[in-house]
Amino acid sequence: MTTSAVHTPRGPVTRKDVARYAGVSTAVVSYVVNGGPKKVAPATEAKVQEAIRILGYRPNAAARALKMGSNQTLGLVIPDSSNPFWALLGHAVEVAAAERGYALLLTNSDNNLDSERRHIRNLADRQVDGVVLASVMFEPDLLELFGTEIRSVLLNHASVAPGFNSVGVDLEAGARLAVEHLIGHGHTNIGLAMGITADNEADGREEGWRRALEAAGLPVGPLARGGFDRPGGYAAGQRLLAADNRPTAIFASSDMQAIGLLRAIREAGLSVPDDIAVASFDGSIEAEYSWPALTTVEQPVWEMAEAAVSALVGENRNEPPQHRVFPTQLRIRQSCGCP
Amino acid sequence: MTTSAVHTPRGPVTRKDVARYAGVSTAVVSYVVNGGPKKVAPATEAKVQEAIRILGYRPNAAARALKMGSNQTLGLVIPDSSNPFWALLGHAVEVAAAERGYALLLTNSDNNLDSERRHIRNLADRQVDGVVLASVMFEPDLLELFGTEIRSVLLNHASVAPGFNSVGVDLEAGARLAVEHLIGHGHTNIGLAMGITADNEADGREEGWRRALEAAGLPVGPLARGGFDRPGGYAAGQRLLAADNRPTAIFASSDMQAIGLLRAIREAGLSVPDDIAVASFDGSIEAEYSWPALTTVEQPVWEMAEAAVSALVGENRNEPPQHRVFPTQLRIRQSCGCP
DNA sequence: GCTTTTTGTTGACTCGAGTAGATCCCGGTG
DNA sequence: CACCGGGATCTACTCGAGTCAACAAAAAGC
Repeated sequence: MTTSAVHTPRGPVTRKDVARYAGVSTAVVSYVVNGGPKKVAPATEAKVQEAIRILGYRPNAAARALKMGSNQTLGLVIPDSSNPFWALLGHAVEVAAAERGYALLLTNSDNNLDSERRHIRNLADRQVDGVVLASVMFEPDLLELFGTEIRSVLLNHASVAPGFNSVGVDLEAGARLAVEHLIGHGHTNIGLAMGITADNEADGREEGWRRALEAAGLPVGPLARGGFDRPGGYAAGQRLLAADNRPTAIFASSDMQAIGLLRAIREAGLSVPDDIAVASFDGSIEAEYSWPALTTVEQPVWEMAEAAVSALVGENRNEPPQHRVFPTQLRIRQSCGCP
Repeated sequence: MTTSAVHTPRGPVTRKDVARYAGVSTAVVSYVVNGGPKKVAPATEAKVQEAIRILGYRPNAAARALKMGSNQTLGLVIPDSSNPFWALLGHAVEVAAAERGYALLLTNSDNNLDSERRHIRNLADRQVDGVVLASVMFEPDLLELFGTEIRSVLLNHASVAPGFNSVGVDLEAGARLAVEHLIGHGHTNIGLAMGITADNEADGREEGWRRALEAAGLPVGPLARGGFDRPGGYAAGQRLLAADNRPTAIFASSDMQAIGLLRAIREAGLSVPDDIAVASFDGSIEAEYSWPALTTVEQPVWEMAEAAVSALVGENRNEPPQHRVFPTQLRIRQSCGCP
C-alpha cells in the first residue's frame, strides 16, 4: 500500500472515483454530467470536468437504465435483414432512432412466427423503450405479448390493428397507380405476381390490381403467388408464363419479386418490356439498377421510419394509437415500356 | 383500499412481488429463475414458478446487467446496412449472436470516420460485451477508443491490425482467381474497377489483379477508382469505357460496383459478356439475379460472422488476438463469358 | 449586527437482481 | 436429552447512477 492520495483505479472508472479525485461528492458529479437538476459552481464544475477527462470516466449505461427505467434503446423486428427492402427500412429506422439518441436492437424473425414471438419477448425483457415490428403476418395475440407496458408500432403492415400504432402505405392506391400505368401502355391482359401473406386475407395490392382492371373494363388476368423475395418471384413468374392466357404485362407485389420475375422471363427467351412489361412495388435501389430498370411504386421509407420512431419516442407517445398511411409515388423507368 | 391479501401490482412486476406472492424471500426467487447457485426444495420451486406465471414476472435486464457487468449484447458497426453485402453480413452476425443468447446493436457509420468513432464510444458506454467493427478504413487510434476493457473484432478488414482480433478473406488470392479466369477466356486487356479505401494503401484485390496479369505475362490494364457501391461502379465504368485502350474484360472489387458497371456498359450500347466480360468480388445474392448473372468471388460470410462472434464471446475470448483468414471461392456464372 | 434568502454541497436512499453468510429447522447420533 | 450435520431459506450487502431533503456558507435585506 502506498500513501499516495490518488491513484488510477484498475477496473472501470465510476462516479465515485471521479468524486474522490475531484474532491467532491458523487452527487455533484451527477449534476455535472447531466447538467442538472441542481446547479454547480463554475469552479467546481471545472474541477469535475477535469477529473472526468483525466480518469476517462464514462457513465455506466446499465446503472442509468436501471434507475431511469429506460436504456434509450429501440427494438426492430424484421423478417430478413438481408432482403434489400427490409435492409433499407432497417437503415432508415436506425438513423431515425440515432437522431433521437436511441440505439437499435436488430432482430430477424425469418418469417417465422415463433421466432418473432421469442424476439419480442426478448426485447421486452431488455427493457427497450419501444419495438418497431415489421411482420408480414399478423397475430391477434400480439397484444398480450407486448402487454401494456411496452410501446410498439406496426410498420409496413397491411391491416390496421386496433390498439396498435401503425405506419404503412396505401397499398391499394399504389397498386392501382402501377396497373393503370400498364393499362396506359395498351395492355389488356395484366397478370399479378403476389406475395404470400400469412392471414391469406386479400392484400391491398391485390385489391388495387383488381380494381384498376375493373375500372378499365378489362378482365382479371392470371395470378400467381410466391414469396415476396427473389426466388418467390422467379417461381411465380414461371407459373405465369406457363399460363394458358399468358399476360403481356405483370405487376409484382415487391421489387425483389420483380427481379426474380425478370429472370424467369429472360430464361423463357422473352424480353422486357417488348414481350412482357413489368411494374412492381417498393421502390428499392435494386429496382433502379436492374435490367431493364424497374418501373416501381415507391414507398417513402425514410418518412415512414421517422413516423414509426417518433410514435415510439416522440412527445405524443402517450396519445391513443395512431395509424399513419403514407401515399406512394410511381417511379417510371423502362420495364413498363417507357423509353 | 380493499382488504384482499394480494393484488396485481400496477407497474412492472419485480422479484419482490413474486416473493411476496409466493410467500418466500427474494433470494429464493432468484435461485429459481437462475437455477442456482443454491438449491431450492421442489415444492417451493413450484410455488415460485406458479407465482411467476400468474404475475407475468420477467427479470429486469438492466438490473441484471448492472450486477453482472454484462448485458448479453454485442455491437455491430458497418458502413451502410442498406448495402446488400453489409446487410448480409449484418444478418449473419445477428444470427451468430442470437445463437449464443446475445442481442445485436446495429449502427451505421455511413463511411464516416467521425460517425464511426461516435458509434464505438456509444457502444462502449452501453457496456456491450464486444464490438464487431466492419470498416473500410482503419485508424490507429482505434486502440485507444476501445481501451482495454472492451473486446472487438475487425471484420472484413484488409490489414491485420496488431492488438486486434480480425476476421477476413484472402483478398489477393480471391482476386487472382477471378482475373485468372478472365485470362482463361482469352482476354489480354483486363481493367480494374477498384473501390476506395481510406488509407490509400493498395488493397489485396488490386494486388491480386496485378499479380495475375504479371504471372500471365500480360500488361496491366486500365484502372478506375470509385466507391464500393453501385454509383461508384457506374462512375468507374464510364471512365474505363472512355479509356484509350478500352479493356475487353473488367474485374470489379465488389458486386455492387459490378452492378453499377453493368449499367454503364449497357448505356454505352455494349453487351456483357460479348463486348466486355465482367467478374467481381463478394458473392452476394444480387450477383445471382443480375443480368447477366455475375461471376464472382464468394466470401464465406456466414462462417466469417461465426468466427467474429465466437472471438468475442467464445471460451477462447481471453487468448491473444487471433487473425483468421478465410479462403474464397470462384462462383462461375455468365458475366465472364461462360455459357 | 442580526435575520432572511440564496447558492452550493452533501449524505443517504432508490432502482432490481445476484449471492455470501447467517439462521432456522429437521432428523439422526452419542 | 443435548448435540450435530446438512438441507432450505432468509437477511443484508453489492453493483453504479439519479435525486431529494438537509445542511452549511455566503449574500442580501433591514
